[in-house]
Amino acid sequence: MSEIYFPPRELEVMSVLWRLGSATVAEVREALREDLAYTSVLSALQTLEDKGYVRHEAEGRAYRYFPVVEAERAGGSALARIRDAIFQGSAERMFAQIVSDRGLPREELERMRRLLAERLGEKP
Amino acid sequence: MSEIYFPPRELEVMSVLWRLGSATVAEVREALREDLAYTSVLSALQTLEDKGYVRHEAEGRAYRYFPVVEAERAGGSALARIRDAIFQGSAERMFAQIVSDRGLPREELERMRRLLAERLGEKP
DNA sequence: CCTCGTCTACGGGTTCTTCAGTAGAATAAA
DNA sequence: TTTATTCTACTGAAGAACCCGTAGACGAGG
Repeated sequence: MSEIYFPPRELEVMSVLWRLGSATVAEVREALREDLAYTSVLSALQTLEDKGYVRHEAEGRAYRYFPVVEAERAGGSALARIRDAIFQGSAERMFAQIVSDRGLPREELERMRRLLAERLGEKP
Repeated sequence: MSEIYFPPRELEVMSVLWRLGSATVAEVREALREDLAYTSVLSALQTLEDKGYVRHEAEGRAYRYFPVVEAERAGGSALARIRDAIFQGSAERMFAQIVSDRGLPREELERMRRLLAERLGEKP
């Protein structure tokens, strides 16, 4: 139930962790577009750890950081917030906005259709 | 191209403006769940105006505030950010998360299907 | 010894959020 | 009319969160 929210920089750091599965400070730093000081990245990770969104284990002299919340859960929370605040609760409007993207490959659209068909075909 | 981003409280205020079309400070304050001091709401609106997201017109002694950015545009920006950061660029994964909501009415799912069919049926 | 990479400790600057205090103008009351 | 109340906006300011970094300690490896 607890709301999950990440300010911009922390979201970028989480994104790296979700993508890589886990990472050291140096690895996160490497993966970020902007190059920040080592300690800046470390600070973000420590803040995230305070909030309970990541944890770390010692690995040699360094720490390896792991995401504690799953991307799907964070995504669900973020999407619900957007749906309610921006699309006034309409998942349909939100969906319309997503598929309006011209760059969306046809294949992906078709997988969405399949997914939707399965979802609609569930037990009555 | 410019990135649109709203911190939590400002997003709530924008949400009210999108829902009502326009509103005075008192109306926004009324619409918010938490009850904040009048000046707190005013401050948020002034900040949003500084950023260029809302404008105001005089209406009697009060100001009436209007959103300058459309909900769809703000939504597109927010969704792209979530898609890239949380779902690693996959609109499909994001969509899967959306339709996993058990509370989604069947009718809405079917309208999504229709929408998708139209989108897929576009001439090549 | 010196360097490199790491963590800790700490601080400064900006943004976000909230509100008290103040003042002006319209309205109501005396 | 004069006074009081009410509604409005503006200002300043405080505290928290966010963002970024310097300085220092510490150990491993050259």
